[in-house]
Amino acid sequence: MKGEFIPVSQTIANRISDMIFLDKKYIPGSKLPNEYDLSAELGVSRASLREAIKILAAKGILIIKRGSGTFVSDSTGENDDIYGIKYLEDKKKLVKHWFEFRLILEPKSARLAAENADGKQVEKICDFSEKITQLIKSGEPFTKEDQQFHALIAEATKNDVIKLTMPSIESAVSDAIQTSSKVGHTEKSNENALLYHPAIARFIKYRDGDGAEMAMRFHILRGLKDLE
Amino acid sequence: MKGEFIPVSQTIANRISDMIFLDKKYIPGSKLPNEYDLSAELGVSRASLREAIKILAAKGILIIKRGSGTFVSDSTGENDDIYGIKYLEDKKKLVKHWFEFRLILEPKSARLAAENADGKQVEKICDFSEKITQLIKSGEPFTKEDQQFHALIAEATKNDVIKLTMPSIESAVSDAIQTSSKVGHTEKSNENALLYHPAIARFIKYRDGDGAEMAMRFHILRGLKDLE
DNA sequence: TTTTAAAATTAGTCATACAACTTTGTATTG
DNA sequence: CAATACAAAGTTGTATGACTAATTTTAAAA
Repeated sequence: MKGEFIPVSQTIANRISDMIFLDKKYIPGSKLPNEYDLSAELGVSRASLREAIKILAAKGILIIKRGSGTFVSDSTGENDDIYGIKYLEDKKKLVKHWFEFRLILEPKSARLAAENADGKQVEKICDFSEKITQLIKSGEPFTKEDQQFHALIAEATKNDVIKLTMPSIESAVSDAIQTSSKVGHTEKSNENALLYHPAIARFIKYRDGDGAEMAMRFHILRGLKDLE
Repeated sequence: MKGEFIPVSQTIANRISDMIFLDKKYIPGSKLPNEYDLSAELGVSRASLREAIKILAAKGILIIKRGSGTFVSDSTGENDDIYGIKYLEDKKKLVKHWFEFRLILEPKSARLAAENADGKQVEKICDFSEKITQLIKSGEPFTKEDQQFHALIAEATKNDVIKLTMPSIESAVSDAIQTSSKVGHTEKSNENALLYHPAIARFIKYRDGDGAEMAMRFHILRGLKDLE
């Protein structure tokens, strides 16, 4: 029987996680004590504490701002790599795989959103759809807002796993697209958004699960097609 | 214009990632140089290198073994937490959400596996199905093998995203189940595996996508039902 | 050949010092 | 009074050195 060894850095990472998610001692957006104080409080060296913080930052739980402090993430997950996925060689294949993945996940998410979204969430989704339309009409970039649109739908599913994973999926897809094709596919992307975002938003608004699933499916299929 | 600051730890983490995934200087399973040598080679302090290693370990790219060395992961992802999902309060709800997520992803994965698996993969899947059957009949635990069974199917989809994410999904589900219910649900779990694993394996073997999707769907639905 | 013990290898931890950046407060200037 | 410039405090970043503890390897002993 081998007694499992757990490094202090990992132990401390777990304790900080517990303080955040269980004890709610630190809430999203709030600032942790500085490294000197926190390491003293936890009874470990600053080096070990820093390793723990790096672990949690890598997981998207903490955000480190040099010179000002370390903060609990608002979980607007910016993580665009897990398991080294983004390093896969064949970028074109990678984009295809990401779209295949989204094609499985997002239409069902749209359906769940149509079934479960509350009033505020419906409103936000519609707002963002319009906001993106405005941005496109004035010729501005809307990648960020597009990601948020999909993230809002994920949140409206009321499924925590979907809600928490979707942002980094969208982020990873964006990254994969950018690294795979130097060419901007803006025009086609504009059409796609203008056509399907309002439709998706409407279906969700009117609680039409079938419609939302279908619209999202077409939206993603179109996105995939436009990449060729 | 704010010049973005990137810590050495992050820079080094990226460089090591590149050495692994781009240069293929270190392949899965191989051992990195020890911390003293590697830090010297990269021209940074050992402390900074260690932080970089912790980042990559947290992402599942490296595996640290005290006293023996640091290794490139075989990507049999053992990660059972991303974004602090496992810390969500309502464990029962969390398990439900994980199953909802699997119910979206895995039936389609089974279909893709049936369509894309090569001969070796089919063989492995069938082998594992039998292996699990044997384990159950001799009353031994099979959690690990169950996870591998699902991971093998994910691999057979030939979709890198599914392949790389599935192991930690299975791992997270296991963890969520364990923390939510103290009671062992072994008997029901045994029946479920004995009934559906061979069916899924057969459908994949005979390239029946519809059958594989359906069998997997029932398998997961049954798993969800057995938890109540 | 097997067992045992010592040595080498390697990651883990701590303590300290200083550097670089951000924020805040204060004084100077127009 | 407002705006700017500068100084000070607060905070994370980096480097170094020393020591601890787990593991593997080697060599000696049985």
